[in-house]
Amino acid sequence: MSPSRRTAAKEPPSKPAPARSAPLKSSSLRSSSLRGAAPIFAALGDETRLRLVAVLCAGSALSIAQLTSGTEITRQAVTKHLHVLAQAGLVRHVKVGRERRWEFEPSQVEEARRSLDLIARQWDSALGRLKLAVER
Amino acid sequence: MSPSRRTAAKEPPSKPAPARSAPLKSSSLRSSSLRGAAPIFAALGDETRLRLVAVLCAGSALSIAQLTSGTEITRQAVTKHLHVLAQAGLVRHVKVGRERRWEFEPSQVEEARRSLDLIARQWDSALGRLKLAVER
DNA sequence: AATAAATGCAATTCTCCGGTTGCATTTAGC
DNA sequence: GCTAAATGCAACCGGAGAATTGCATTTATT
Repeated sequence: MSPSRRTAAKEPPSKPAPARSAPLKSSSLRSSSLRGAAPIFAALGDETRLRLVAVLCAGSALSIAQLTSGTEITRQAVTKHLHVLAQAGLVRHVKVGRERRWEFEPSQVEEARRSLDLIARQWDSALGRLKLAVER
Repeated sequence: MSPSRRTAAKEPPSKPAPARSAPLKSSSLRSSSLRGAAPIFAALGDETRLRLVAVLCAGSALSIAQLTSGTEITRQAVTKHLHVLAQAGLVRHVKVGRERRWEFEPSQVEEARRSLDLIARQWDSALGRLKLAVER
């Protein structure tokens, strides 16, 4: 039960796909990269988390207490945000004594960067084709 | 009433800022760019919306009906996602007769790209300083 | 003018998320 | 060993967000 909230029915109960021009299949973007980039963007899409990333990518690995001091939110809130970032692969933690130092992990940011580059290139290429078609 | 949910109290009711080392102020990132990038990332942080952007950045301006055909979700869901993207400045719409064509708007993607570049550069510079400090 | 297509608008539902509070647990320092 | 710091864990709460359903509205088309 509970149809997973993202697997839903189409518009009217019966409508055999208008298929007007439907340029939505195989656009060379959803196939290559961009798959799996949404979680990274979602993790970066919060003000507090973006600040945490900004602080951590400055180099030093910091404890939760250090990261909490300077913000207005609770230590547990910071902890949760760090876990979200870790889930997305943007940060990592190392135990050092009784504290846990969190450090930046650059690989997923690179992944997100590639995705945006792909979108930008796709757009530029579309512009180029348009310009070419107009000139003829 | 309702303390705005982001203006909250610190950890214990009274704790005059431990100020252990606190390297969180003025990290040269939160000041320059990266301010206001979170909403863009949040808009891109949804699978469906990212697909919409991927489709639209291929060039052609498409109607809601066109964008809906090919997905599993309802037309109204697509409409809402488009509005979210428009709110973030990632897409735009033009009325053309009785339909409304949605087209990609590249400026905010560039903004997001600059933010990620900033993070990556900050990280590289931190690595460089570390390497230098180790070599001495 | 009538019809059907394309969309807009409003209400509703349900889950997830950001945040807090309270207490338990590990661990450094004396 | 005892104390206090740093963290972990679990429950809870309010609101935002993703999606649906139903109906109204605009606008080509015939």
